[in-house]
Amino acid sequence: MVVEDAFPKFEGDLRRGAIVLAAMSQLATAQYGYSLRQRLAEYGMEVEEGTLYPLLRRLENQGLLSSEWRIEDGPPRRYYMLSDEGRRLYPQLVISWRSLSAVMENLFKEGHPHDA
Amino acid sequence: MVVEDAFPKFEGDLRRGAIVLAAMSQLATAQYGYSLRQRLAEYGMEVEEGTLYPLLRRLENQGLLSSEWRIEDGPPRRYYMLSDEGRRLYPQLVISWRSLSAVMENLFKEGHPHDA
DNA sequence: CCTAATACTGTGTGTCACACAGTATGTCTA
DNA sequence: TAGACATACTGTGTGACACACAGTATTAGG
Repeated sequence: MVVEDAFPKFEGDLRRGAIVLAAMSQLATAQYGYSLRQRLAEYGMEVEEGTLYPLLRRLENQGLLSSEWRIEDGPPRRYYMLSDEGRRLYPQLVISWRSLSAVMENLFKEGHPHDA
Repeated sequence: MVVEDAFPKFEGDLRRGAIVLAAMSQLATAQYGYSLRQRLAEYGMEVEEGTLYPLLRRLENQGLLSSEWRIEDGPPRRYYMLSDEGRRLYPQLVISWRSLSAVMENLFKEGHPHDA
């Protein structure tokens, strides 16, 4: 089964795990879903609505975000931001991410090991 | 629903997308599953057997790897390596990975607007 | 022999990104 | 004032996949 162009699929998979961290990175200050989505897109991290909204609800369920409805001008919007737990976890995940990056770079380099 | 310690879960999710790329990075030369797993572990990328073996079969199905049984000393082993298609795709995925890394670093930086 | 390490196969489960669809409000403009 | 379009959120279904768990067979060492 030779896939016509597997690239988009694998590229998507790469981004997958990073989405949670990307969202958290912008939620030190409160954002609502739509604005967060636009913000991430500006940085080159495009996320579908059907991905981002459930993600935010999930993270709130897991205690990493808190949210509240706010009525300003325009429609009511649900604002999300990091909870205490989220603020605690976020820097650890950043460290994990960087550690993973370092591992990957080593793997790229060492496609053929020097041998001991 | 406050999760006791969500960290391992999220850390795992981060690694998830990278596993395919990690495996491919070491398959420029033929490896069998078990040796590949040990090799990745040495670099700090630990993958369960139940993850790696199906992954290799899947990548072969998708045309990115080819494999053959070899009988040497010891039990027969299935050796995997990048196919032509895999060799073509791999560098593109490395570029994608690095691009993603760059995006993430930007997000980390700009998450806490040190005030305008 | 007996154990442990090696090496692979197979099944089941839970999670999650995304597709797709739907609802409702706000804004612009002709 | 009506229509189109952007905004903003909710909900369901599906497919992919990492991992848990279990099983099989071979090999090496004491």
